[in-house]
Order: sequence, then structure tokens, then C-alpha cells
Amino acid sequence: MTLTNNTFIGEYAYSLDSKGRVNVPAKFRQSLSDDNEGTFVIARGMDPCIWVYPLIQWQEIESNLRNLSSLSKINRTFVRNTARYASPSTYDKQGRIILTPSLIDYAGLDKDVLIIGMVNKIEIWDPGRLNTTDQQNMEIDPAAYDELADKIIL
Amino acid sequence: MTLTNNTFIGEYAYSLDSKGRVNVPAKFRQSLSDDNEGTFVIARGMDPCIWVYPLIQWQEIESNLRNLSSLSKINRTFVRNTARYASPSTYDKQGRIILTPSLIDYAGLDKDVLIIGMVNKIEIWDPGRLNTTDQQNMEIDPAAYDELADKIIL
DNA sequence: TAAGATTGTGGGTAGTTGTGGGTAATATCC
DNA sequence: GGATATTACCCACAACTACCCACAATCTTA
Repeated sequence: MTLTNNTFIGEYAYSLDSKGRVNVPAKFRQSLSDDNEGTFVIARGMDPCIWVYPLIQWQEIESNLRNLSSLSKINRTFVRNTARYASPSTYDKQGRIILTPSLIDYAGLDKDVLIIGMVNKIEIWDPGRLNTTDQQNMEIDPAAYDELADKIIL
Repeated sequence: MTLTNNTFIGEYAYSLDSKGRVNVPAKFRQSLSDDNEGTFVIARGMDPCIWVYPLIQWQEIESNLRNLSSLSKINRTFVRNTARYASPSTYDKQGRIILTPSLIDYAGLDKDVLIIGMVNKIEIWDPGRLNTTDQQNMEIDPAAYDELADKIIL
């Protein structure tokens, strides 16, 4: 069975090895379209996690960033913070990508990691941080959350 | 007799085997349109049960999720909670789908399960939990039922 | 009512997947 | 320029998953 190209859902518990490598779930690799040439771009997430984009998807983000005028201070900061920590990573014969020490540190990753399909991208989390963050985020505005569910869930 | 495509009604008592497989009622399989390629997507229900969508239906949800910008915190949380527990499952030659341990746990499934047609999706319940939940829901809002009456003619 | 077809349930096996580590090529530094 | 550290590529194994077959119970049809 083949799901939509470059679409990722589900949760996987994997481990980060001593070389900074994590497996990309087999289903995610199968979903990645060929024009990505087995390459993802890893970047800082807005939550304390690592965002993993298919190369193609990232290139789209890049072209959007290009269109942001550098006259605005906000824009400059945003572009800088987005581009700064991003780095391409091609998976090896065993299906693993290498994470940078900087991103591993940012996400607070230890041995056990959670890999979560976020539809158009992938997130890599430390299990503990995910719990904390999710609870905090839910508390912000439960009403807005319900409203979203009402719009989107069938 | 053929019902409308991708429409499910009725209740069935089946069993979950040691490998986490449940049969999809034959009538439901017959109702599933060909473009689903025998595939459902299982996800967390809003009640303590498992929701089972025809692939096509799920893809609609997916495309809605895709359009939510990750700049908003509540969006990120919502996408994560929705996509995280979702997983495609194609029924095998015997007509069974595989449930994930995470969802089995969430729905509190044991050996006996109830499969309920919910028109556009399917629910999988633990019989005990269904009773409890149903009673609770009935007690809470008999008034809301009156409101529904305006929308739906029986 | 009897024969045939279909449906639900259980289990075995071969291929795939996740994980660890080894070696050679490349880069870095004194 | 040579020693050391780092990176990229390869191999091996254990656990798991997907696929297949078998059988019994139920329903259909003649």
C-alpha cells in the first residue's frame, strides 16, 4: 500500500546512536518521492524538537524566505533563525540520517527519541520534552483547539 | 444488496487476536469503494475508542491539516495530536486490519471488541467502555438532544 | 436438507527493518 | 608532512512484520 507522496503520519520510538544517527521509519522513506534523492533537511523546530523536511519541501520554504524583504527587522531575524541551523542529510543504506550536535542539543535528545509524522514534515522529540510541551500548549486555549477539531475532523 | 459507497452502519461483535488483528465486517469491506485499495486509516477517537476511516476520507483530513500554518502553537499541537496516532492499515486476504499497540491501549481493548458503523467511519470499542461512556453521555445532556432535533429529522 | 460458498479465527515462515559496530577515505591540526 | 580525529560507507545480526495457508463455523442456494 502506498500513501500519498511526502506525507507522514504516525509515531515511532527509535534510538539515537553514539554517532548521532537516527533511523527514518521505513514507511516514511517509502513515502518520500524520488526527486528528493533520499535527502531530508533538518532544522530547528518552533517547539523544542527537530523538524525534518523532504528536500523538495524545504526548497519551497527557501524560495518563500527569499521573498521576505530584508528591510524589516523581524524578517531578517526570522530568516536568520530559520536558515542558520538547517542542514541537508541523506539517509544511508540502513535508512538513517545524521543529526548535527547543535540540533541534538537544542532538542535535548538522549538515547530514546520519538519520531512523529506531522503530515508535511517530521518531528524528532525527546519523550520527556514532548509531554511537557504538549501539556503546556494545550493549556493555552482549549476553546481554540476544539474549534479546530470541529473544522477539520470528519 | 449493496449499500452506498463508504457508508457503514450496524454493530458487530468480533475478537482481537494475539497479533493485534481484527476482522473488518464483510459488509463494510463490500461498501468500501475501490479507490481506497482496501485501505483504512485508524486513529484516536474523541471517545475512548478507535476511529477507522476509509483512506479517501482520511486524505481529506490530511489536506486540511496540511493547510494549518506551523507558526501557530495551537495548530502545531492539533496536527501533532491528530497525526501522531494515525496509521494506515490494509486488510489482508482474510479481511483483517492490524491495530497499533498504542491505539489498542488507548481504547482499552481486550479480546472481545465491538465494531460499530458510524456512517462515514467505523468505531472499534471495548464493550465495557462503550456502556460506561454511553451512560455518561446520556446523563450529561438530554437538553442537547433537543437541539439536535432541529437539525436532523428522524 | 444437503452441498457449496463465504466468513471469522488461528498460526507458521520468509523477507524486511532497526541497531550496533568495523574499516577505509577524508579532513584537521601541530 | 605526518599523526590524529572525523566522516562516510559497508557488513552482520536479531527482532519484527507482512504474507500465506489451514480449518471451522455460518450463511446461501438449489
